[in-house]
Parts: sequence; C-alpha cells; structure tokens
Amino acid sequence: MLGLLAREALSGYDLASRMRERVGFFWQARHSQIYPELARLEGDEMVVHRVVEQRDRPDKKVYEITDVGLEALKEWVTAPVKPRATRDEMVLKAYSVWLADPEKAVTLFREQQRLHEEQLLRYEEIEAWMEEEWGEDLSLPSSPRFASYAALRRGIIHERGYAEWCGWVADRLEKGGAGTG
Amino acid sequence: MLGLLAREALSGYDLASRMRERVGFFWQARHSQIYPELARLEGDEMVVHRVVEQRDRPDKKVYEITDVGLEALKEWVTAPVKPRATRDEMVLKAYSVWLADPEKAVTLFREQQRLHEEQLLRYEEIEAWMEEEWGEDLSLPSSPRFASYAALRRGIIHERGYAEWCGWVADRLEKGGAGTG
DNA sequence: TAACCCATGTAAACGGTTACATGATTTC
DNA sequence: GAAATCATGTAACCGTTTACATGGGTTA
Repeated sequence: MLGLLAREALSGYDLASRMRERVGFFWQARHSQIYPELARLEGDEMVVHRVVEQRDRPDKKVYEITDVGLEALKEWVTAPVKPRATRDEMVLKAYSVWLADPEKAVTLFREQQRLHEEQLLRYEEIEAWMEEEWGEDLSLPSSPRFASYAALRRGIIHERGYAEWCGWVADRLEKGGAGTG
Repeated sequence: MLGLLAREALSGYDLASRMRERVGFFWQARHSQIYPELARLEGDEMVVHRVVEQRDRPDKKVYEITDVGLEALKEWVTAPVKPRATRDEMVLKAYSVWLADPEKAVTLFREQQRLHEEQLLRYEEIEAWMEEEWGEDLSLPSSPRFASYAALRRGIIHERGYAEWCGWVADRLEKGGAGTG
C-alpha cells in the first residue's frame, strides 16, 4: 500500500482497484483488509488523509504518504527478506499425478498451459506498450516506470516458465509409458 | 498429506519431515497443523492409524491411506483449480526500487540471485540422480517416480527463471541511468 | 428497473505460524 | 552435561477471505 501511495495519492477504493488490476499478479488485498490497514498506517503517521467531496459520486478519503512513511518504505525496499514459503497447487497435483486418469490429467495441464500462455501474451503486450511509450525511462533506476517494468518482467518470466512446465508435463503424459507402472 | 500417504504409510512426525525436506519447495505444513489434520482425516475415513511400539524411541502412530482417501485424492488431482493468488515480496520490492539506494538494491538482488542459483544447482543434482537411478520409470506416468520428477522440473524452471530475473534487475540497476530520474 | 460502479466500513471464519508443553533416547 | 533427534499434542495470534451492511449515481 505504501508502494502504491508513494506514486500517487489514492483512496481506499482506488487502492483496492490497483490491487485487482495492476499489482494483483504479485500482491493482492481486498477492501476489507485495506480500510482497517489505512487506519492503522495513519495511526503510525505513515499516511494522512483528506476528505474530497464529490458532486456526482460519494465523498472519498484520499490518502497521501508522509515523510515518515516514505522513509519506512525506502528502508523496507532494501531490507533483507526472509525466505517465504511458496505454495503451488498444480505442483502438488503433479506430485500425485501418477494416480490419476492420464487423459483427464492431460486436459488439466493443457488448460493451465493455455491460461498461462494467454497471461504471458497480455504481459508482453503491456511490455511492448511500455517500451513504446516510456522509452528511455525504462533504463532509469530512479524512475517508477523502471520499477513497474522490472515487476512486469518477473510476470513475463514466471508465465513463460509456468506454461513451459505445464506443456512439458502434458507432453510426457501423452507420450505415456505402460499404463500399469 | 494424502499425496504423501498414498506413497507410503507415515507418522505425523514423518509427514512433518517430508514437508520440510522433500515437498517443502511447493508445499509446507508444521506439525501443529499436521496432527489435528490427521485426526480430521481419520474422522472422514480418509486415513487409519495403528500404534507402532518402539524400544529405543517413543511409540508412534503410523497412518495409512484408505480406499476412500485414495479415491478422494484421485478425484482431486484432475479437478479444476481455482486461480490462486501469488504473493512475492521481491517483486513488491522491485515495484518500489526506484525509491531505494541503488547500491543497496543491487546487493539485495545479487544476494537473491545467488540463493536461487544455489537452489537451482541442488535441484539439478537431484535431477541428475533421478535420471541415473530411476531411468525409464521417469517416462511412466503411472509411476510415483515420474510424478516426483515432474514436480522437481517445476522447481528447476522456477529457480532458473527467478535467478535470471534477479540478475536482470541487478544488471539494470548497475548500468543505471541518471540518479535523479 | 435492473445491473453496475463508486465508496466505506465491520464481523465471522479460515488457514497457517509461533509459542507453549512434555518427555524419552542418542550423540557429542 | 548439553544438544539434537524422535514423538505428539494444544493455545494464542495473525493475515486473509468471505460475508454482512449501507447507500447514492450512472448506464443499459
């Protein structure tokens, strides 16, 4: 949330939209988590809000990051990470795929392959758009555009790898050895 | 847990070890989660246990999967997955890296690159061992060895992609454009 | 007039981690 | 004598999701 607010002042509702649309591929939060957290951050003086009155829409609270919040965010960015546990249901399924009906398994893995290939395409379109529109900014480490680009690159590499793996599994299942193991 | 018990009968303690060592890279659970879950699975008739008395060690409860459990597992393997939310702290940091001290950021990303390259090497060693030891079983979709191999392949592709991305970010940060953005 | 978007909150439930608790045996 | 391994459990806490709750304005 601070990472988003460091780029622009946003309401809780805006933050929830960003979580769904832009940064959703690597982090998410629902509005039910966002509103209490904004209150907590304000208590810690990381953010401040002002009420913006609107004619045709409900009023909103627009949150801005403070110097305290910005400093905390800067520190956090380069702070060491403790290795986080990954959980991947498809790998879990792969681990037990020897028990499954191979045809059904192929269907599942092909479906997943397709989904990740589609997502990859979407990311690559955004990548092309960024390179077109943002040009030289993408080589400026102090630009938020560079940072967005870097995050997107992870998405691309992830989807490529995931689709490749699903395809590999499906191929192996299709070639298949003896059905009895 | 059913996926592990389908391969061999295990105690809660054994399950916890497997979660740490073998399947830990794509799924984990602590003993505090495992013991109550085993009781729940037994209530659902997915597993049964017998007490194994040991001379030099504490007695243990060894759990076996039942036909009911095996059927449920088989069904689950090919059942559709609902897209799970990924959360990646490094990508989150990358998204705000434009605010950070570039030198410190390079250190962080190089460190992560190294860690993932090391993990990749470990996986590749296991891969080589599997190919050596398990040979033709690796092309039998009905063999648990094939399934282990498939899961490992995901680990390899993941680590390769992750290390590549960390390196890419660090390279870009080092080349760096103007410091002012 | 029904569906959707904007806008903000609270409450209950769930999955998972950390900490608490106990105790025997083996290895250094 | 201390630390590590084997072995099984419970309790408290925390982050997240789902559901509950409200209400005005716009678009089809």
